[in-house]
Amino acid sequence: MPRSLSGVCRILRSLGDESRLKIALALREQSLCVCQIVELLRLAPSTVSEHLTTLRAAGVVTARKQGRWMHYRIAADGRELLKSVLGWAGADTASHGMRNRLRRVLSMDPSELCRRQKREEEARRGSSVNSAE
Amino acid sequence: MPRSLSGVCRILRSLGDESRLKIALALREQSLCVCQIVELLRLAPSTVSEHLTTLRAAGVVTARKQGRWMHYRIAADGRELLKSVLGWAGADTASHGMRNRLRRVLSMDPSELCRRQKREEEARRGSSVNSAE
DNA sequence: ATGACATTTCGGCAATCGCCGAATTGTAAT
DNA sequence: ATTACAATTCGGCGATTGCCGAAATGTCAT
Repeated sequence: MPRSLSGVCRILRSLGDESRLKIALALREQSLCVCQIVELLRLAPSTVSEHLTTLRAAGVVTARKQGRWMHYRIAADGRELLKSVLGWAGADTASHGMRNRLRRVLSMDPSELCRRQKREEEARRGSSVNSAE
Repeated sequence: MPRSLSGVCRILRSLGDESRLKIALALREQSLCVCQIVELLRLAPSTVSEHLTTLRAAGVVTARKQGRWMHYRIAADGRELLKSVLGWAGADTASHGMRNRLRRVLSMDPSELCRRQKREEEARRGSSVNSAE
């Protein structure tokens, strides 16, 4: 199955962003829901969702809806490509702090994670609205 | 030799542009000077030069100055990566018209090519300045 | 030294990107 | 039905990108 140049290009571009590359690397090992990736990257949920849309459009990851949660996993194509690229890249590119954080995220209950995120977001909002003590 | 995540990222981003991917593909087979790539992509020399700078910064290609000409070739790293990526991509991504054009460009004398480009550019300039018959 | 010439750098322009918070969607619990 | 809630879409912001033509750079020929 020949792949178009623009298709290959879109894949490479989708991985040519540090946040998205981190996401793809994390998804190599297991599937994750959005709130877990949010925790991993410390980015706004909307931003993470947009990155995931980009990766999905490129065919690097796939998504499966389960209840209210959306589970993202690496696509077969994406997995092979990442293996090639990262094999080529030498050592494990993910071992720069992401590793530990990923383990921490995985050890939490996703629901609890979402609750915590919501609390933090409200705290942020509160502190910016109410600047005086 | 471990490669940093941001380094891998820069490489992928450098290849995540259609013009630059075409350049890298063309350079797999032989080295080329700027004017040949200009002919291949039909882009302004300044634009091509910028793309080549990007690819060189990412470590995908290397450059060697020979007289007035600058010869670009694929770097060892770049060649391996491209082989992985394109092996993965299935069929030959370059066979969409580029192939024939590349052969045509290679069959010309580079000096003659530059002369022709200069003529064409002057014609363009002339026709836009002198809009009347 | 001077002129020709391949390439690069610069200034600028329109388009795209990555990010955010706010509003919306769709699903599950009450 | 209403509420709670994970995820997505939307509007907007500053930053970056890809492109060009003009000007600058460095090399060869005269």
